[in-house]
Amino acid sequence: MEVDDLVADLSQDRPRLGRSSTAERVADILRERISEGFFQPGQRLSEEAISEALRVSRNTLREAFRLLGHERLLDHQLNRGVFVRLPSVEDVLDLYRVRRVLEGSAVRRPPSPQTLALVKEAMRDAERAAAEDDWQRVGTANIRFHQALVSLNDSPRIDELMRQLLAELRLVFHVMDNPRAFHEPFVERNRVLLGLVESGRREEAAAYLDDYLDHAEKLLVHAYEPNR
Amino acid sequence: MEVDDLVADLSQDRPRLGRSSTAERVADILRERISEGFFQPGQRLSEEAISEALRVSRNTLREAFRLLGHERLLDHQLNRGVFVRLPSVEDVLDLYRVRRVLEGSAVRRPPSPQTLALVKEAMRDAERAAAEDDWQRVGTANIRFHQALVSLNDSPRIDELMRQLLAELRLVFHVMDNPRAFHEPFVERNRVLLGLVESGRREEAAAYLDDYLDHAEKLLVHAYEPNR
DNA sequence: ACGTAAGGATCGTTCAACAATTCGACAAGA
DNA sequence: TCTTGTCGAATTGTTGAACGATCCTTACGT
Repeated sequence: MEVDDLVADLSQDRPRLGRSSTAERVADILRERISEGFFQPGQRLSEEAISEALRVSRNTLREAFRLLGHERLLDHQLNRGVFVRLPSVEDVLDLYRVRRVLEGSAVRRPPSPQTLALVKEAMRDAERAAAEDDWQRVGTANIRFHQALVSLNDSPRIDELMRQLLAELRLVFHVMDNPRAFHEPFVERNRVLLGLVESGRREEAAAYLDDYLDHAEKLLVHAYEPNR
Repeated sequence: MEVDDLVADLSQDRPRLGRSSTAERVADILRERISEGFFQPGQRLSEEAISEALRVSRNTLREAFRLLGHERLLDHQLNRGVFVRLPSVEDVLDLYRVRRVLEGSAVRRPPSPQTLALVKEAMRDAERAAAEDDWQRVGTANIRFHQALVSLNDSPRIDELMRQLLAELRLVFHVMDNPRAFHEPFVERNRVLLGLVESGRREEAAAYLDDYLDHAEKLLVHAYEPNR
């Protein structure tokens, strides 16, 4: 390898150089807390209390709030504060509309073996977790499954979109009383879907997926009552 | 109508109450300036200069920067400042990947007459502008055409995504020397595409669209040299 | 050509202050 | 009892100043 090629290769690591500002790290922390349900949907996040707890200034915290607001995890109401987003039923419907588009287009493409391996790994993890009755893990593995599935589109922007979308879906799960009943039936479906994709029967996979998502949406909407 | 019904109806106007903070209005101004090319891709936006010009504090301006950064219009580099985003060739490729997914799924659905009317109106506007040699207007009408086309998906989130995506594409146009040569051939194609959609030949429309986008992407990537 | 040092410019973050707004409580009136 | 007006506490919105950290340029020496 020539020197020029070596440095060209090195430039791939460029993004890893980007450190992060305090505001971004604060956003990371809050995102994680929201995602794990520590902050519940609808809850108000006090600027004073949180800035004090994290030992950052209100200004810095507000920058972090803006970031998460743009990701639809927080709801910023003028002069009233920021609240953990509480998705409406219409939000759920829209989320599934987008999923149908993204996942549908994903299974219609010729899959790359590497990303397909990720899909399969997520599926197996979900199965193992289900066998161990660990429904929390089943849920996250299931999310990984669909995230990997969408990454078959081979588009960074779509990956990012799906990430946000699933984070938003997590909010929905947190207001449901019984997430295990929701995740259980899909462990098996994931295997079937992956089988269809692997064997190249793309239209069948797409049809199966549509049915899959219809079913999930119906279950979710039925069980979902964001009114307290 | 009962009183209860009246107030229930009134609650539809709830969103109109939402005023906007200074940071959001600042973001609106900057977004517009970037979109119209007043701020050129790659240009650095000084916190001090802009906060002074708009008479807002640096803190408020930074909140606005965070918003636009999340929309990929600004590039925030730690300790170096914010720059108007200068999309790379890979960005262009990815933008078109997403467009293929969004627009492709749009034309495969049964179109609603109202949104279809919007598509047609944008197409006609582009044609009129082309007849008058107003290529600036052709560009914006063409964007409206595709925005309306995507809205056939009937999903607010997809609409929003497309909006951002097209704003990002505008950045690309601004670094090209000759946008008119780029927009010209697509005026006619828009009419053909709309014809296919209207007559319900969805798969043909999808195929035509794929070819359309392939062509546009090739033209763009060929003419696009983000190196100064 | 390379390493180092110094300086200025700009960003990152904090802090304190004040204006604007919301919200609940409570009293006045029908 | 129900409605409406008003007050005050609490919180957010925004500002301006301050200081350390980082980057960039220039100059100097090897």
